[in-house]
Amino acid sequence: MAERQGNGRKNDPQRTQEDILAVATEEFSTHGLAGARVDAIAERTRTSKRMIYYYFGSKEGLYLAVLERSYRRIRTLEADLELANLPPEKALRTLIETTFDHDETNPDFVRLVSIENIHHAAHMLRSEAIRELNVSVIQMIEAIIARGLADGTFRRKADPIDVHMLISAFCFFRVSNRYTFGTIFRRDLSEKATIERHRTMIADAVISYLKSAEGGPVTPPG
Amino acid sequence: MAERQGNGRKNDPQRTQEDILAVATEEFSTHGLAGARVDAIAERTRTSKRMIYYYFGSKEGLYLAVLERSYRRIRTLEADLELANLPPEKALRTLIETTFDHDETNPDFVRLVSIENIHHAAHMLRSEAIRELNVSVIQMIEAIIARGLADGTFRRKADPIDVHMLISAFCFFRVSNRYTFGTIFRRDLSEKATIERHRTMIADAVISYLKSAEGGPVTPPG
Amino acid sequence: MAERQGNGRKNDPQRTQEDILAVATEEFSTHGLAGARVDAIAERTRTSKRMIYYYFGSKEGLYLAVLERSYRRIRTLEADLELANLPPEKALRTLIETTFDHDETNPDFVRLVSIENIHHAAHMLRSEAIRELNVSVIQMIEAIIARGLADGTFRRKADPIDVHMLISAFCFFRVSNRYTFGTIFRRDLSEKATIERHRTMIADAVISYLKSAEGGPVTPPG
Amino acid sequence: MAERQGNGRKNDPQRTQEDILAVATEEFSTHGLAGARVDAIAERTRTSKRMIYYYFGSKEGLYLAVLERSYRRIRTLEADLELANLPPEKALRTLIETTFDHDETNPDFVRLVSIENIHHAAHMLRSEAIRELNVSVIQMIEAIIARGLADGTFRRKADPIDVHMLISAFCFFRVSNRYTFGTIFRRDLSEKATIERHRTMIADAVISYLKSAEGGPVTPPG
DNA sequence: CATGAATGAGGATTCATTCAT
DNA sequence: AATGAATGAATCCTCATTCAT
Repeated sequence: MAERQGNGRKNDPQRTQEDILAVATEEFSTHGLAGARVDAIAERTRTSKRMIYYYFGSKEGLYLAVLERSYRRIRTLEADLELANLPPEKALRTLIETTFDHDETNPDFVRLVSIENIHHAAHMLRSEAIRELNVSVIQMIEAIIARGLADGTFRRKADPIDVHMLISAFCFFRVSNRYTFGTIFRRDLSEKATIERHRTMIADAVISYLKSAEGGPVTPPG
Repeated sequence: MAERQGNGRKNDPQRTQEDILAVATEEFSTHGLAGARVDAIAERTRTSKRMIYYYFGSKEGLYLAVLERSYRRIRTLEADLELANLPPEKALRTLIETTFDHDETNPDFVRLVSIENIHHAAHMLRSEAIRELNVSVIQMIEAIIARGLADGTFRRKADPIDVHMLISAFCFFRVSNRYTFGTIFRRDLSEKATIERHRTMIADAVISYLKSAEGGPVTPPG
Repeated sequence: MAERQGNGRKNDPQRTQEDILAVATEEFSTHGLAGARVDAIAERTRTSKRMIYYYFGSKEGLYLAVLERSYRRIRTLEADLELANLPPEKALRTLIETTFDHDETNPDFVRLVSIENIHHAAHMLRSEAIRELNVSVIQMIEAIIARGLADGTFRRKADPIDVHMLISAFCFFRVSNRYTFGTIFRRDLSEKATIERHRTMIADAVISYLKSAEGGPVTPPG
Repeated sequence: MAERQGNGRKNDPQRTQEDILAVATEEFSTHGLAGARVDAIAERTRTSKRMIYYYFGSKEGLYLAVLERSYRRIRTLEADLELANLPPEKALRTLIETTFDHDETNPDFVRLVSIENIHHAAHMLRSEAIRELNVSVIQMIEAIIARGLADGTFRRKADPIDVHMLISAFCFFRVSNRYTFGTIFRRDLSEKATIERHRTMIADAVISYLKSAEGGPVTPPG
C-alpha cells in the first residue's frame, strides 16, 4: 500500500506524461517540429491525444517538454564524471570519449538539437529550465587545461569553450550529418571500426592541439 | 526573336525559376521541409503559386531543386582551388580556411544540409545530380597528406575522409549549431574576433594532429 | 452539528453554490451561453469544476440557475415600491426611475436577458420559477393610469403593458446597446450627466405621452 | 459574352461570397458568435467550408464581414428618405416609422447588434467600415427639431442623439426582446394589430415629448 | 461533500494541390 | 507561359462531461 509510483495503475500522471514524452521524443526527432504529427504520437501512446493537450497544452508545449527532458539527461551524465584524480591527458581523453559516446548513443538528442537550431533556438530561449543548465563541462575543461599547463603536458593556453566546441563539433557532426556525409562519401559511420577510429581520432586531435605551441608549427622540444 | 535569355522580359522562364529557387531556399532553410509554406514562397515571388507547380511539380520537387542548386554552388568553389603548388602545410591551411569561409558565408546551405539529415538524406539519395558530386576535396586532402608525409611535414598516415570530417565537423557545427551553442554558452559566434580565432584554431588542430605521431601520446622526437 | 448555515466552514453547500452562481453570472453575461467556459468558471471559483456538475448538472443547468437567480432579484425590488399614496404623475415618475436605476445598476441582468433572447427565451420557457414571476409592475402601471385618468392628470387610455414596454425599452436599450450605440455616436453613456438627462427624459416622454390626447396630433394650448 | 456577373457560372467570386454571407448572417444571428458553427454554415452554402476560410480567413473574419454587410444595408435605407419637404411633425413621424419598419423587417440585423453588444462591440471597433458610418439620421432629426421649434410645432429643445435613442430603443427592443417580453407578458409581439399600435405609439410618444415644455408638466390647453 | 485525472466527440483551421480559362 | 478560384484531406485544438478515489 505504501509504494504507488511506477506500477500499472491507470491513474498515474507521472507515468502517463513520461510515456507521452518518450513517444514524442522519437516523433519530433524523426520528423521535426512541423513534420511531427500529434495524432501519430497519440496513437503510439498508452493514452489519448486529449491527454497530450491536458498535460502539455499544445504541440509546441510538448516539443519544449521533450527538449527540456533531453537536456536534463545529459546534465546528469556530465555531472557523474570523476576527472580530478586523473592526469590531465587521461582526464581529457576520458571527457572526450564520454561526449563522443553520449552523442553516439543518443541520436535523438542530437537530432532534437539540430531541429532546435533550425528554429533559431527559439524554444530553448523561452525555457528557463534549459537556460539554467549550468555547463559544468566548461569548468572541467578549464581545470584540465590548467593542470596540463602546470605540469607541462600541454603548451597551448586555449579557451575552454573553444576546446569544448572543437570536441562537440566532431562528436555531434558524426551523428547529425551521418546521412548526408555517409551518402556523399559512401561510408557507413555506424560501423564499429569507424566508430572506434573516430573516437580515438578526436581525442588525439584535441590533445595534439593542446600540446602544440601557439602561433606556429609544433617545434619539438629540445 | 532570336536572343531570349537574360533580357528584361516579363516572361523569362529561367529568371522566374531562379527567382522561385532563391525565395524557396530561404523559406526551406528557415522553416524546414515540413515547416515551409508553398503559399509563403509564392507570395514573396514575382510569380504565382501555380508557377511553382508548373516548374517543380510539387513541394518536394521544389525542395529537391533547392538542394541541388545549393550543392552545385559549392562544387564550383572547391574546383577553383589551386593547391598543388603550395607546400603541404600551407596548402592544407588554405583548404581548411576555404571550407570555413564557405560555411560561414553560406548559412542557408548549412541549414539545408541539417534539414536533409533530419530526413535521413532521403532526397539527396534520390537525386542523381547530387550523388554524382565527385568529391574532389578528398583527393586534394589525400595529395596534401602524401606530400606532407614525403617531405616530413606530417608524421601521421591519416585517412583523408576522416581528416575531411574533422575539418567539416567544426566548420559546419559553428554555423549549424550557432543558436543553441550561443544560447547555452552565452557567446556570439558571429563576432569578428571569434570567427578569426576559430578559423585559426581548426587549422592549427588539424595540422598539429597530422604532425603528431600515431598510436599514442605525442612523443617528442629526439 | 446543529447549526450549519452561514458560518465560516469550508464545506458550506449554500455558500459554494452562491459562489459558483456569482462567478457564472459574470462569465455568461460576458461571453454568452455558448461562449462561456465551464473551465473558466471553475477556475475563478473557490471549488472545482466537478462541483458545478454536482450542483447544477450541466452547463445549461448552471445557466438556467443563473438566469433564475437574476430574475428573482428584480422581483424583490419591484415588490418593495410603495406607490399607492403618491399622486399619479409622481408615482409614475418614481416607477420609471426605479426601472431606470435597476437596469443601470444591473448590467449583468440586462446582458443575460439579451442572451436569453438570442436563444429565443428557450430556457426561460423551461423554467417554472421564471414563468411564475407575477409581474406586479403591470398592475402598478394600470392603477396609476386609472388614477391619472380619474383625476385628469392623464388623458390617454394607454395599455399598461405597452406603457411598460415604452419604459423598459429605453432603460434596457441604454444598457444593452451601450457599446454599439456608444461607438457609433461617439458618446459615453456612463457619464453622470448623460445618465441624469436620460433618466429625466424617459419619465418626461412617458408622462407627456399619457397627458396628450389620443388619436391625433397634440393640439397646442392657447 | 459581354455580361458575366450574376449568372450561374461556377467561378463567380462575388456570388460565392454573397452566398456565404447570406447563410452566415442567419447562422450567427440565430446562434451567436460562439454558438455558430462554421460547418453548419458551409453545409448550407453552394460552396465548401474551405471557401469560407479562403475569403474570410477565420470565423471572426466572417462574422465581421456579416456585421459590416448588415450595417451597410441600413445606411442605404436611411439615405433614401426625403424628409425636407414635409412639415416637421409629419417628417418626424415618417422617420420614426421607417426605423420601426426597418427593425421589424430585419430581425437578423437586430440580433447581430445584440450579439455585438455582448462582445462589447469589439469587432465593430476594429472595423473601419463600420466606424465610418456617417450617421445621417442625427442630422435629419436635428433639422426636424429646428424646423419644429421655429414654426412652433415643438417646444422642447431636445438633443437629437437623445431623441434618436428614444426612438431606436423602442423599435429595437420590440424585436430584440420579443421572446422574453412575450413570454413574461404572454403577448405575441408579431400580431398585426400590436405592431400597428406600437408603430403609432412610439411616434406619438416622441412627438408629444417634443411638443411638451421642458422642465415641467405639460400644461393642458384651454 | 469533494477532487485530480481522464476523455469522446466535435470544431476551427491549414495545406498542398488542381481546375478552368 | 501564366493565373485566380477552388478544394479534399488532414491537422491542431477545445469543450462539456465523467471516472476512480
